[in-house]
Amino acid sequence: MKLKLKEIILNAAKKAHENGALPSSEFPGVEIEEPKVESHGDLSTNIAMISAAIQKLPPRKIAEAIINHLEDPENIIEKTDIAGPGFINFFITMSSWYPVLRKIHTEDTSYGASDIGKGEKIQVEFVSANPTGPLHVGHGRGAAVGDSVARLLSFCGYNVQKEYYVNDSGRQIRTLGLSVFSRYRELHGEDVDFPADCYQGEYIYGFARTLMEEKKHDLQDKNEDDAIIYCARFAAKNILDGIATDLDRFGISFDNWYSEQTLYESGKVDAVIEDLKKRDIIYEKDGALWFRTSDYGDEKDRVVVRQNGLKTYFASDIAYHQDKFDRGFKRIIDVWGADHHGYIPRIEASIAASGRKRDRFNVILVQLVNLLRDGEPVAMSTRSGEFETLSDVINEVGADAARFIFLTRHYESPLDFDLELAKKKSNDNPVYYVQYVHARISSIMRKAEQEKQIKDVAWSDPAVSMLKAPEEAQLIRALARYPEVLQVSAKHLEPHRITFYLMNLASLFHSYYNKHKVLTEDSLLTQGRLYLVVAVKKVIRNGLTLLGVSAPEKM
RNA sequence: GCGCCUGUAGCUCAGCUGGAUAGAGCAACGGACUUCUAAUCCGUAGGUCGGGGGUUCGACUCCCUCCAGGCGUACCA
Repeated sequence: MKLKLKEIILNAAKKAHENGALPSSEFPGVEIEEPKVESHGDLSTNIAMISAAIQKLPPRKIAEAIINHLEDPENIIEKTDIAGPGFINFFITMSSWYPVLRKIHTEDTSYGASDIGKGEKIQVEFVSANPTGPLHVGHGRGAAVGDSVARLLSFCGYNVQKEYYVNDSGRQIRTLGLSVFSRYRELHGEDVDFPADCYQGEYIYGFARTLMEEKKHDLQDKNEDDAIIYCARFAAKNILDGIATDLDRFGISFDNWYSEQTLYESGKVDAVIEDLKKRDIIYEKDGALWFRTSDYGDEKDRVVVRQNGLKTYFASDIAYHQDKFDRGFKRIIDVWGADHHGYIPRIEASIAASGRKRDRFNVILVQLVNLLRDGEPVAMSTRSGEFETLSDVINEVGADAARFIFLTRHYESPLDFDLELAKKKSNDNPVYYVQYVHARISSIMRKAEQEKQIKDVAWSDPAVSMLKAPEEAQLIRALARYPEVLQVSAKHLEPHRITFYLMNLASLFHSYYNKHKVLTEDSLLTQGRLYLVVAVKKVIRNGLTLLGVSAPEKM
């Protein structure tokens, strides 16, 4: 609709120029938008104001000239209006909105899909929590955002891979092994001084107990290093399995799990370092190897190999991101916790140093989640072991509510997650508000079948022409907007826009539902309204699917 | 100190990258169920968009500068 109107406007402007009403033939930056206020029409354009400087005419004069040259063969414009500083407002005829409904029914689950991605290979890496403890609520938010972004991009025509990076190497894994081994010895009655920097959580005992049953005293007899490594591998594998299970319950699956360890084993880390050394991007100082990140915008150079010969996390991350591009991804998106933001310039530097454009790398920084219970904060810390796991939250409030609430905020804004609120089955809780629309329409359809023997809906000109109420016009306009909402969301990587769109659509529907009956004595009207209402149902379902939330038939 | 994020109604937040009279939900107040699910709807009230400058036809949006809060600033990951 917007595109159609834009064409009509530009044609009119051109005509006006040819007839000498406008001096210039240039009309840059013309935009069509939906006015906020209904009295300003269905769509409006800024053309008159934007070109005032070029035309050297007052905006209102330009607007007049354009309106006088409008040609509308399809009869989509009901009336026009010049308002404010020079907006041209267009009122669109009701009948030209109707085809949107048919489009929704025809395209069904793919209504709103587009090919703006043009099949471009793109990777979204998210969660990537260290396998040292269960997922907590913060990971849950990252998971919800990452998964939704991936679904959205895929729907918009990108070829998306979802990846989980497993940090199964490095110090924290050793710490995990030491934690388990210490508890294991403790359980065997040894007098152990449990290290302060080890993981305190109760789950560590669980692994120690299992090992004690399986291995008896075997690990005590091994040399300590081997025992710790054994414990580390055992625990990490179990934790990772648990993470996968939690994610599965959360409706999230990954296309690929990428192990940090394999980066070392394949020699990719050494290869990258060697290469960068040759190019003098990595240099030696004080017995350590440094990356010239400051040459690429970072505030200082960063260590890649420490004095003691051990590589830093940054070292494997250089290789990891390099490898992503080598695997053919045109663009890579990392979803990180906001506390890692200081790390971005480093990775950007490494990408720039490899000669790639920085804009091929995007980071979505997800802000913290404050978990509350009845307004009181719940402490979260992996080390101390007092945390609310994602699994607990799913058990308590359900995956749908949790996912939806995670997506009711822009990810750059901190989120208060109140467990009690999330459980409430009332309008405090926006999930139900949206899902209720789907359930209500399903219910109408059941009723239609029972009482009127209507099993399905179908387009018919006379029936759809019965849709004349203002609320119906509003609903159809909202439905027509959906594809554009998705495209804007995809462009900005902001799934919360879908959430807000759905809440708005839900609100329009509930109002409509309360004011008008769908099933009436007038069979033509009934048929038309059913056609509309089922279109709403489909869009609600499509939107919820992109958020990873179910659309129930009954509530 | 420096860097990133945030500051919009009493509370929680949107605001389509510069558009018209700044929008929702909750809380408050007043209404609507013999009617397709009241997990809903209708109405009332609520604002110097953190402060101050600047850019222009036009600023919550862009620039500068202060103020407040969060996070980061490792040869940790």
